[in-house]
Amino acid sequence: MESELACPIAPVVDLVFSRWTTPILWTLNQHGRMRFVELERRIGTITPKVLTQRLRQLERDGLITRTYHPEVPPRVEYEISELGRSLAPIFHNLAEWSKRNLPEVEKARSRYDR
Amino acid sequence: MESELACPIAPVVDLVFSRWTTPILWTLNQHGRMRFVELERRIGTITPKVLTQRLRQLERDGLITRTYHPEVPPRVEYEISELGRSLAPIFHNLAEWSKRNLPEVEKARSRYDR
DNA sequence: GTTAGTAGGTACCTAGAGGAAAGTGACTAT
DNA sequence: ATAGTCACTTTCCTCTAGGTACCTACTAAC
Repeated sequence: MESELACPIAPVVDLVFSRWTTPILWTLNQHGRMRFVELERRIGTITPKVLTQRLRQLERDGLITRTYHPEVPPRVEYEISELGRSLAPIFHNLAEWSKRNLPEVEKARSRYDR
Repeated sequence: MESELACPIAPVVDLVFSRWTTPILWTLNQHGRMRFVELERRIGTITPKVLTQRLRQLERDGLITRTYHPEVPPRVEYEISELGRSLAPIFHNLAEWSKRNLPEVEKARSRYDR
């Protein structure tokens, strides 16, 4: 994609901020190691198919690790990797920005809509 | 969306990191005030229709400002707002993370694909 | 008179992401 | 025998973001 030409952070945005990846990473970073269903329940509206897709992608990118326990019923645990954990400061900054500036965005919107 | 339940940064992600908004904000932050066509050319592959849509959205959210000069041919200038400029540190962090960790991601991918 | 340039608007269309629902395999508990 | 658990997988379907292509008004310049 040529948008990378104009924007050096496009690749990392694709990695971290595409649909569903942010809540997954956030949840794993916040609450630690977790099983598939627990993740599913915490995120709430995600379907198992999409959750699997995103988890595979995040595992391939090295941002999370997957541990399979061959039991019955099977148990799989997901955990944020060291690489994934290195995103924590960025998440923190975003949360800070959000707290500080989202009200401004709301005000701008109602100003614009008038 | 209930993903906001699990993830407090989901709203700001929607705002700043949805498709095309990142390169637009980045470019305006990097190169200052700019006309429509210049933005179009710098980003490269965006179509005017979508560029207009994204610019309207960013203006509504208060992240950029639009100045219309009623001349012929018309001249419109876009500029990042103070609110938008407050995202600069986050962009910087992302660029840093990218420089430091994208190679790791690449390595993880080839490891996974084997 | 026709071409070029600007900042879009409009109508149409398509690809692909994502949702819904059901199935799978292996075992366990009742 | 039946139901339930887990971690998916598969099939089908929908929906919409985004792309293509064309149109607009206005004037200067060639």
